[in-house]
Amino acid sequence: MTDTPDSFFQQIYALVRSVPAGKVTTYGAIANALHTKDARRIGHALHANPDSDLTPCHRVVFSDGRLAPGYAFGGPKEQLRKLELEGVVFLTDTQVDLSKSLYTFPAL
DNA sequence: CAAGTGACAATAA
DNA sequence: TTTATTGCCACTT
Repeated sequence: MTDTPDSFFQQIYALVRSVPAGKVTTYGAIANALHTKDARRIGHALHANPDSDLTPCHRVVFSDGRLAPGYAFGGPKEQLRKLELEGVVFLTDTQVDLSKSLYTFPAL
């Protein structure tokens, strides 16, 4: 089962879980918090995310506040609904208002 | 083992 | 301002 203790992924999950409801974070923010230059890793990590309930990947968006253009877990609509339900403000169907709902990590 | 692909971001034109 | 290209590094085949 190749249960590899990828601490990197765990850190990402921890950070995503640390994001309060009604707010969203960007891949760059997480990457920065982990002192890495590669934001793609975050995406891969979230894709490998076993529990969307444990790790609200829907709270993670692009640096522009945009969602994945169709690569989301169950479609951007599902993500939009969840985020909107949590109180996140949306500019368009696939873009969030980072000016109001962007969350940054404290120890950054 | 090597090459290709990829839930991104930053910079250049 | 928007679009295109490059860079980074892991995961997949």
